Amino acid sequence: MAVELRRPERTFTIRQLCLEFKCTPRALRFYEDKGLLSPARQGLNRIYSYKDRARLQLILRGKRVGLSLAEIREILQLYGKGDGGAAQNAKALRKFRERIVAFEQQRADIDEHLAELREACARLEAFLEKSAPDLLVSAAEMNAPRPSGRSSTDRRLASPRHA
Amino acid sequence: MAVELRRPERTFTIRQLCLEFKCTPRALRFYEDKGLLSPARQGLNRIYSYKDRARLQLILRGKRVGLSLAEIREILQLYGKGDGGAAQNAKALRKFRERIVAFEQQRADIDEHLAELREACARLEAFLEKSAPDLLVSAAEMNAPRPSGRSSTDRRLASPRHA
DNA sequence: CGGCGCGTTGACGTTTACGTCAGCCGAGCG
DNA sequence: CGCTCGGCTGACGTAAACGTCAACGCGCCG
Repeated sequence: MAVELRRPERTFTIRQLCLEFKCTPRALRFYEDKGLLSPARQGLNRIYSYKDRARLQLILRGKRVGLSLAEIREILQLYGKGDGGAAQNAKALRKFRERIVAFEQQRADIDEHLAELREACARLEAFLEKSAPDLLVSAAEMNAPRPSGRSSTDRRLASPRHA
Repeated sequence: MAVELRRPERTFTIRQLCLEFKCTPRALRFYEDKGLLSPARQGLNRIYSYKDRARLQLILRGKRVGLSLAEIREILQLYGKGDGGAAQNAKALRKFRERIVAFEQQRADIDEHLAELREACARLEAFLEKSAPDLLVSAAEMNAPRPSGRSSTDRRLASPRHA
């Protein structure tokens, strides 16, 4: 019976993953419904493998950066297609590049917004320092170490809406 | 009647703004319903001022980086509170800082994703180059001429939403 | 044996950000 | 005068991403 239950063979219950990734069982089942996950079953219970866990990570990161579940599913499917389908891979490549462009755009938008916010903060700080310095509690404690801020603020691309 | 219809006195119809910003009248009215815009009226018709236009710009940029309309409204209200309310301004400052942190987090997420995508692209490119170079059409045109910047991708970034 | 505790499957509710449609107004025009 | 055009106001519809029940299965524990 010496089943190697070492590292990558580990499996997870739904709750374990939920705890680890701060989400709900409902969400995981939902992702499954939508075809983003397909864990093994043992009877009725879901058994998540290491690969499933990795997929979940991808899903959550995708969500954080604003991908829809449908889009994430596409990506996952494309990843899964490691098979010889060269045309498939070409399509994947195209999609990936699209996403890169979109992400770069997003980053630029965020940088713009950040600049604006910082400026607004500066104004507010200056104002408060004069009018009510007591309210200006934690002025300087927001210094995140900025190793190297690369902001290649690309020009404006449209962000169209589709039907 | 040399009415200075020069620059900042200009006004806009709903359609003009919609054309300029690639959105629909419905959206603008919706934003108004939600308290993000409040253009003047001339009879029934909405008359958007330059300031309204600026607000709209903010709204749309906010959306692009994943803010909800409610969040955008908050920000707009805080901006509007240029009045003396020092406590209000302190609150605004806190909120702004929160957002800065959130945006930085999002940027980091995006950067991570970008790195992953680039790596995946590299692998795909390498693979295709061997297996089917003919399919690898537009490899090097990543920063080729931009005929008309139209990337069919609008995005909303998720915020740490919670119940 | 009764009852947790964990898990499962529906099914319906909710929020956000609009789309869509119907019906009505006033301006202008041939 | 009838018509269209742009705009306005509801009111209803929709898609995404779950939340929230309700009802049930299953192991096991005191």
